[in-house]
Amino acid sequence: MARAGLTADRVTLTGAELADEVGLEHVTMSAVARRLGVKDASLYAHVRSLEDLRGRIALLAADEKTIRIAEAIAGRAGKDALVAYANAWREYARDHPGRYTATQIPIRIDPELVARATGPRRAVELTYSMLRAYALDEPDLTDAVRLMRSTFHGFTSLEAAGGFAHSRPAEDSWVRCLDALHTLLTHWPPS
Amino acid sequence: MARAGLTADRVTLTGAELADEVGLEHVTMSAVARRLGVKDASLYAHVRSLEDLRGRIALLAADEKTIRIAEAIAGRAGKDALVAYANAWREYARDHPGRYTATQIPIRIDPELVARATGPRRAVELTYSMLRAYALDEPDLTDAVRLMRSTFHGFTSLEAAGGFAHSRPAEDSWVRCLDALHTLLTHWPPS
DNA sequence: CCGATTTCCTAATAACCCTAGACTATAGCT
DNA sequence: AGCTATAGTCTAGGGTTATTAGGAAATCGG
Repeated sequence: MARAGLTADRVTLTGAELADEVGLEHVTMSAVARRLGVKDASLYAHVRSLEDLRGRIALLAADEKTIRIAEAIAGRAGKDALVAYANAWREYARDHPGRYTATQIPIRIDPELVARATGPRRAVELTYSMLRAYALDEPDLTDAVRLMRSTFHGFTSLEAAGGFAHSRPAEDSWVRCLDALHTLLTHWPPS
Repeated sequence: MARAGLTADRVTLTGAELADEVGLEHVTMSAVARRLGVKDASLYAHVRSLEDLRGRIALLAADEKTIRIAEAIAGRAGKDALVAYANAWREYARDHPGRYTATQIPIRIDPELVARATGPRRAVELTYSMLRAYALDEPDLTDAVRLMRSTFHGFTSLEAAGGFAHSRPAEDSWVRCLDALHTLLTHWPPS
C-alpha cells in the first residue's frame, strides 16, 4: 500500500483548486480526499478539521494575493502604483474566485499558524507602501488605506456576485473609480 | 396533532434569526426545524432546499436593508443623504450579520421568486436617488453609484471580518471616508 | 536491521439533506 | 352536520458528510 505523500500544504492546495472550480462551499473533506485518491479520514493527520482547512485556504490565498500585488507595484509610484495594485487585486479575485471568497471568512484557526502567516499582515503593509508617494500623515494615512482596501474588496466582491450586470461594462466603471481614488488621494484630506 | 402554522415566510424568518445568532453557515434545515418544533421533512413543503432557503434569507435581507435605507434618506439631499444612506447600510450589517452575509452569495433560486423580489432592484435605484443632488449625468452617474456601493459594502464587510482591528477606531475612518466620498462626488468627474 | 514514528486504512457514530408515502387538520361545499 | 379536496405534518429511510478510534504498513533515525 504505497503512501500518497500527503502534507498539510498539499491538502490545502487541493482544497484551493477545488474551491476555484466548484466554489468554496462545496469544498468538503470527502471531495478533497477523493481528488487525492485517499480516504477522508486520512486527511485528519494533516488538517485538524474542515474549518481548519478553510482557514488554511484563506491564508494561502492571502499569501498568493500579496505576492501578486507586491510584484505588480514593484518599481512603481503614485497613480501608476495605485492602478497596478488595484488591478492585481481584482485579477486575483477573477483568477481564483474560490480562494478569494475564502479570504472573506473570519479566520478562526490555530493562532500559532496565523502568527506564522505573513500574507494578511504584509498585504496591509503593501497598501501603506503603495500610498507612499501621496505623502499622507497619520491618521490620514490609515483612513486612506482603509478606504482603498474597502473599495477594492467591495468592487471585486460585488462584481463576482453579479452585481454589475447592467449595460455599462464593469471594466469602464473600474477605470473611472481608480481615477477617482487617485484624485482623492492627491487632495487628501478631503475638504 | 395541532398544526405548526408554517409558511415559507415563517421558515425564512426563523432561518434569518438563526443566521444572525450563529452565522449563516450554521443555518441548517435541522436547526430551523428544531427551532420551529417541527421535523426536518416538514420544511420541504414550504422551501425547496437549503439553498433555496438561503436565497430567501438573502431576499428578505435585501428587502429589509432597502427599507431601512429608504427611511434614512427620505427628505434628505446631498451630503446629508449620503451619510444617512451609508450609516443605514452599515448599521444593518451590524444588526444582522447573518442576513447581511446572505446578501453576498449569488442568488441561484427560483427566478420567478427573484423577479417578484423588489429589494435588490430598489436598493440600486435608491443609490441613484441618493446621488440626485450631485447632478451627475450618465455614464458618470452609474460609475459613481458603483463606487458608492463598492465602498459601503467593502468597508462593512472588512469591518465585520475583523479587518480593522488596528488601533484607530473604525468609526473614525468611516466618517473620514464619507467625507472623502462627498468631496469626490462634488468634483465628479475626477480630473 | 530495529524500534519509533508517521501515514494511511477500516470501522463506526452522529449529523445532515432530501424523498416518498401515509396520515390528519382545516376549509369549502351541499 | 357530513363529505371532499387541499394542504400541512409526520414516519421511515437512503445517501452524504464530518469526525474519532484503533490497527497495519511504510518510512526513518539510529
